[in-house]
Amino acid sequence: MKVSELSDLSGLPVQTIKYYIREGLLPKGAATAATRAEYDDRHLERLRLIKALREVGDLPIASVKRIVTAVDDDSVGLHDLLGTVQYALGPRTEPHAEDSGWQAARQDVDAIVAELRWRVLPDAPTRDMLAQAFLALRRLGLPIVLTQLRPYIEAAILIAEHEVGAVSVEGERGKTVQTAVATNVLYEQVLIALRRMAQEDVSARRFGEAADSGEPPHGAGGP
Amino acid sequence: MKVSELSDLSGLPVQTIKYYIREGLLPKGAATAATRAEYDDRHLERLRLIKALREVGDLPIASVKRIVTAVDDDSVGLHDLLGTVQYALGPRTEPHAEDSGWQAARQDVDAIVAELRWRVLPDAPTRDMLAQAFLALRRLGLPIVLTQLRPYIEAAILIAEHEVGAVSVEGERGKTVQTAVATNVLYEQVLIALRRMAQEDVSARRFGEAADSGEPPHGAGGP
DNA sequence: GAGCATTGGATAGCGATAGTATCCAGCAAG
DNA sequence: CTTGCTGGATACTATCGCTATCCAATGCTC
Repeated sequence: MKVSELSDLSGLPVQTIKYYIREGLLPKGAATAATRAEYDDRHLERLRLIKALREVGDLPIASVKRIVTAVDDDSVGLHDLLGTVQYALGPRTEPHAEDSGWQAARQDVDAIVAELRWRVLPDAPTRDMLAQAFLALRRLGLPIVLTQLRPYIEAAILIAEHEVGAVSVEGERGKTVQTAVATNVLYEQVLIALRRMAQEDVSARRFGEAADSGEPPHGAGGP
Repeated sequence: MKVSELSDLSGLPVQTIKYYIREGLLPKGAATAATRAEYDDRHLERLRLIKALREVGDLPIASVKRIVTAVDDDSVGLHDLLGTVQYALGPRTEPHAEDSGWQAARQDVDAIVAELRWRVLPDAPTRDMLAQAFLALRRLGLPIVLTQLRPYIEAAILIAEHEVGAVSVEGERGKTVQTAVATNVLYEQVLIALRRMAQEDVSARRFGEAADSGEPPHGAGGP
């Protein structure tokens, strides 16, 4: 297919597609002449993945590139791919290690991981991410108690087990891998949205007086 | 205290503090002369909150502003504050409603919320957020099954109940409110980090190095 | 096979975001 | 009285993620 068709089918401007090719997110089309190239379904699928990672996952271009590079690399196994994705998602703001409070927070994290006997690499970005949150909470005068943390840990385990269990290793690698990436990034958004909704619900029952005690208004739908 | 002290204590450059004041994130110091102003602990605390929301929550300045404005407004109750925070967090990428697939995704979301009898406002941004994820999943050929969703819903409820239960309504409003905001934004990061860690753990056990059969991962791991 | 639209490839520009840097003048304390 | 730190204003910068423009070579239509 032509680039204009690719554009129509993906919903992305031709210029953006060109940009993605320049950035190495999308392979070039098969050149049929100096000013002509042929694109196929793989391009379209890749474009859809990029779109999902950008629009839903809100990943920067550089992160998307790292992910698709790993997806395309047949020598990368499923578990390593997960690692790549998590590095790409990483903590958006890098911590600076000279901070004394940082060291403490990071040690708290390491202690928790050790106690849970989780197989998490020592330099996994998730450790930094968690430590950063701990540090911020401490600085705000909200110390982390393990009992406070328990429900989060249980929820995390519940979900992770479900997710990894849902990955089917059958079929061709490309499909499996794309599914794994999408699950990781998109269901994270699903989880976040559901948590916020549940929060609103529980909060409404507890503090909300404005909402009538009856059912949520049915007909009041709309934007 | 002087602005330079505030800078030292908060770890933010003086120029950045000035910038935050310009943007309305931080109130001006009490002017003692034309070129002198006095800052107090409230300024420091606010700065720490801003820092946490920016660095951990990764919120744009405009969102932080909306949040602190609500925090400062005594007429805003706890539940409404939550709403403000959720609007500020919102879906980063706005959906365009003309898409036909969007309508369907959004209806799926509304149906789920209705079935769960959750008290979520009809125009809550979380609905759009979830619909966006649904739409992206569908476009990638990964339809959403309710059984797939169950663990997420259960986890969300588990966490939300724990969180809202932890909010103490006693004490002065300022503290309560700051705690509520911090809980919302920072523990979201905690949850995300924990989920990713748990994923790595489960994945390591399943696909990790000690792989027995199937495809041995070619150690070309992280970046 | 003439003519017009479309492409690939390259380069330049743009708008938003989040700060930095500079300048100026008024104080403040030694 | 001098030194150096403010507050306030304005200007500049860097990064990101696209857009826009240009050009020459095609392809497609008639």
